[in-house]
Order: sequence, then C-alpha cells, then structure tokens
Amino acid sequence: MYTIGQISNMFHLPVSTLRYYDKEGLFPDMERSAGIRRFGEKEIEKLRVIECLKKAGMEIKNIKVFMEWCSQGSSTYAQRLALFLQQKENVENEIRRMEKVLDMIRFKCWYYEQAIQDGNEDRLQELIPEHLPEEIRELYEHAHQD
Amino acid sequence: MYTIGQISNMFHLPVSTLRYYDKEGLFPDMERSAGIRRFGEKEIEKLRVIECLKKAGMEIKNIKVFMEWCSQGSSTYAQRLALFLQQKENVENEIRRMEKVLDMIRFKCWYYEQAIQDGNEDRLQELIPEHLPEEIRELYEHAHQD
DNA sequence: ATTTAATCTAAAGCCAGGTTTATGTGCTGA
DNA sequence: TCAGCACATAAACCTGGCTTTAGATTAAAT
Repeated sequence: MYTIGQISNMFHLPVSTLRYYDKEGLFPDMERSAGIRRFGEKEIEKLRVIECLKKAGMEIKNIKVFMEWCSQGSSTYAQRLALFLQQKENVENEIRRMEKVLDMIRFKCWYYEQAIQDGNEDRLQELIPEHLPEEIRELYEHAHQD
Repeated sequence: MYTIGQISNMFHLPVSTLRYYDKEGLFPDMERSAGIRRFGEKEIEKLRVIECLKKAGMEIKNIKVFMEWCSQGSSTYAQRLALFLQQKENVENEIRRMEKVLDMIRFKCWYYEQAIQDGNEDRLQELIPEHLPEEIRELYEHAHQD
C-alpha cells in the first residue's frame, strides 16, 4: 500500500491531481486509514487505465463510468467494449480531420515559399487550381473544400 | 460591406463570437460607421483564414500575431512561413500520438471481445505478450510502451 | 516534546474560448 | 408614436481539468 505522495512520484502526477481524480470518483473503493488515502494494486492499475483513456481524449466523467463498470464485474464487458468501439470511431474521425488540416497547412507552406521567391503575392492571388502542379493542386483542394 | 448579423449568417458563427474575435484583435483595421462594425472583403478573407487556423489547432493569440503580420505586407513572408512550418510539426506530432492511442484502443477492443467470449478475464489477466497473435502483440506493445 | 513534513478538506482561482446578461442606442415598419 | 429589432459595451458566467490557498490533522524525525 502506498501514500498519495509515493503514487505522485511513481506516476509523475501532482498530488493535487490525484486528489482531484479521487474527488471525481475515479477510485470508487479506495481504502483510508485515519483519513489518509491508501493506494493499492487496484488503484495503481486504475491509474494506468486512466492515463490510457486520457490520452485517448476521453472525458473524466466517462472514465468514471468505465471505472464503475469495472467494479461491477463480467456483466459489463459488453458496455466496456461498446465504449471502446465508440472511442475508436472518435479517434479515427479526429485523425482524418487532422490529415485534412495537414494538407491545408502544407498548402500554406508552399504558398509562402512561392511568395518569398516572387517577393509578392500577385501571381498567387490569381491562382487557378487547374494550373497548379498536381501535388499542390491536391493540397489546395483538400484545403478549400467544405 | 456587411453588418455583423450578415457575416454571422454567412459563416454560421454566432454574433457574440464575431465580437469576441474583434475584441481579441483579429480584425486589426475594421471600419465602423456610427459605432457599427462594417465587415468588408478584407475581413471576410481574414475569417476564412481564421477558420483554417482554428481547425489546425492554433491559439487565438497566434492567429492574432499572424493577422498582424498579414497587414505588414511582404516583409513578413518568412515569419508566416515559419509559423506554418511549426504548425505542421505540431499537427504531425499530434497525428502520430493519436495513431498510438488508436492501437491502444484497438487492443482494448480485442481484450473485451475475448473477455465476452471467455465470460471472464482470467486468461487475459495472465497474458504473456509473446503468446499473443502477432497483430495483437503489436497493438499490445504500442499500448504499453512509454 | 517539538518541530517539520505530509496529509486532509473546502473553496476559490486559472485558462481558453467563448456565451449570457444587463443596459443602452438607433433605425424601421404598423 | 411606439413596439420591436439589430446593434453596441462591459462584465459576469460557463466548461473542463486542474492548481492554489487557507486552515486543520497526522506522521515522522530530532
């Protein structure tokens, strides 16, 4: 069993953050002795899961729900799977969005490289997509859709 | 020239958001007539850029800096390029991070599919990575590194 | 035994990116 | 003329995920 300070060192998380997670209900059945939190293996495993889910962009509330399901045993496997399938969708969509953003940024990089070469934006401002080199035209189209 | 309400309709942005952007300095030289904002082509083009930069995850402060550079003409092309190159790095790193998160989530999906089949986590809890099917082992390793 | 360090709680504060509210001005149509 | 609408400002409020502060206890070290 560990104190909050020891866990803070192990996970490189501020003590205040651990207390905050506890307050938000992320450690449903943590023990205490004389009011002092005692972190056991169960809490350590939960913290590992919390780190995962946070990286995946999941909100604290939903992490809490997940933790509750975990302490309810095998009857909640299907719900837990559904939660991860949903999260998978979310992250995949986010990655697709980011790829489009990246093309937009690549186009802007090309644009300013040209502007630097030309010394002005005159030529660039009357760009006709059809006249662009193919790989730039693709960026341009990704950048200007929707 | 357009009023704030017209622009709000064009861009599907609340009036309050447009006023907020203005307050944050995103329209450096917007005209007014009798106190009322007049949005011109310049402001419309800026809004298009703002939408791009926001999607790219750029903070309002940095968008403001960019807007100021824009109104300073060709002498700032290099700075603008540098800003986009930096942003490109940021987004590329973010995408790489998300890909790792995705593998972690895929591993969790596999995990709960197995748990549902098995009816318990007994077998899963003593997983030895070496015994996993190769494609799952890869996910596992991505999920448990760092 | 005493001091220092670690822990506790509740409540307030912080940040970004807005949104809402309260209050006021000015045009427009019935 | 007057109701209603679009516009204006300043300031308060909101959300999420913490962090900080203030004041009280407990544990550890000397």
